[in-house]
Amino acid sequence: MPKSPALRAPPANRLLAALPPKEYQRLLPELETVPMTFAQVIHSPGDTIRYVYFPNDSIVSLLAAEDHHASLEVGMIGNEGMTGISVFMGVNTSQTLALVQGPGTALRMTAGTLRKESNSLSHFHRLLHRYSHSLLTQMSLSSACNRFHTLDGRLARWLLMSHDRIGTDDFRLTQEFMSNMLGVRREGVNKVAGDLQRNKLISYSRGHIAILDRLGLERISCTCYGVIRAESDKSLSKNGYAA
Amino acid sequence: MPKSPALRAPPANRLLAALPPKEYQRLLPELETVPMTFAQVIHSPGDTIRYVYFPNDSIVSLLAAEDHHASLEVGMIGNEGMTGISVFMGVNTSQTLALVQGPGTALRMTAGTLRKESNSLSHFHRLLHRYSHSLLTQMSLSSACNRFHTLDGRLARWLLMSHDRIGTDDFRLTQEFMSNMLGVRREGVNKVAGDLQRNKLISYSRGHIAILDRLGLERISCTCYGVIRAESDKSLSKNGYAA
DNA sequence: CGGACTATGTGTGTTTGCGCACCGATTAAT
DNA sequence: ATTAATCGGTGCGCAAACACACATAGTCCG
Repeated sequence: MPKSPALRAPPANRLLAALPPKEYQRLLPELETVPMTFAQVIHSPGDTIRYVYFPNDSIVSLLAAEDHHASLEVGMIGNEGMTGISVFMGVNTSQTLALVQGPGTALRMTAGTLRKESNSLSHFHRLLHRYSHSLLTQMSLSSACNRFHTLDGRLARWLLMSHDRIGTDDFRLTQEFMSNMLGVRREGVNKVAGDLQRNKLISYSRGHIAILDRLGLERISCTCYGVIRAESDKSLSKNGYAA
Repeated sequence: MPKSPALRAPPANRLLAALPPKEYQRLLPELETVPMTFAQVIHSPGDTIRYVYFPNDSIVSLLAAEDHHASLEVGMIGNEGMTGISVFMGVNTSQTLALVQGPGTALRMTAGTLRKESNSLSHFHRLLHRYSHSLLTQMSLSSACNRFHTLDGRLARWLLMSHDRIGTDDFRLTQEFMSNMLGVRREGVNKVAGDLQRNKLISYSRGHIAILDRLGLERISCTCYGVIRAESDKSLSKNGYAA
């Protein structure tokens, strides 16, 4: 664990400072210093991102916001990083809420300028960018999901995501394994899996599980499932994220 | 919410299938079909990643593994994606455990081949790649942290991360705000913040907080803090991740 | 066929954090 | 200066998930 003290009065964004002088000079005309005020919203879920910010002494928190006042920080961005990495990934929207947690200043650049950086890349490269974005989205959403949602909804979501990917209605799976995935005890999985089986949504026995009623699972699954899947599907289509 | 049924017997990785024929042909010679067996470890935290996998009908789970048998899935990868996105980000290691959750087949490529894709990129582009990796790492670690660690450790971690970025020992911050970040109730924050104050690690009053004993905070903070910070610091140095 | 192993089902008490309700104290606004 | 809003502190009952302990039933293998 690093015991070094926090930097005193960090003068500038370290990400930009890590660039060779030539590249920094190239970007400089595109950068504008702006104040960051406490609780300022940088972008909301679904918004088109107009600017990306490179904090100096300010801090931006990425939040996964739930419906009812419940929120969870999924990322903290200070002078070591930037907001709007999605834009770099070729996607002008984000599922997270970015707001200023610590006031100060930042350098900002228009989203369009940043996107130009990715011109002349191969299709493969751009595809992987979009996939990275969908993975980031999956991580941030499921992070909040694990925090706020009850086990039955989470198990349903997990089964649906597996079902989407495995391509068959029955597959090998123990309660023990699921408990490791969901970060809970086997006994907890036993209880809710039993409920699902009693309601004829799934059936299982000794390490073998079958999806009986997909729509029923979708009904009790949290809404995270739909969002994650939509984001994933979009990342595969070249124009899914057309700006 | 998409009500579409799962694809039946998905023939091949959809990420690769989304490529224009020309690019797919270019990559084809580098791809090798391999079987994926249940519980097979694709890579462990800290390992050098040798291959990246594009699952066909198999599924790979990304796990944040805690010390004592506790683990949590932070990402699920099927035919819509690939393992080892870190390699694409210019980093040959990962903090996550990737293991086969659903058996089947996958196409694989050596890490070296994938890294060649990022040759001839600007420093800026490569720097943003590394930062993306560090953000992914931050998200996956804090996801598990929020699941397994107690509130006092998490609050200490969060204060340290803020302290690192804000550059001063005291800053504006209410318990209400912290509760939103940590995804708990204000009353919960009140309790542990009170403990920290009684132990002279911090002091606060009406929306103003001061870090009194940074080392003390590091002591009670979870180990996540050190890992996240190390990863973040490495992403800034060009050679931090030298292959 | 019989024993070992694995997967599942269940119970009891405990902890953590939630929901709500309320109070006092300080700051900010008119 | 009085009022209103904000911030912090606290108590109580409840629900979810924990840790541990144990019971039962398929499955595998000699």
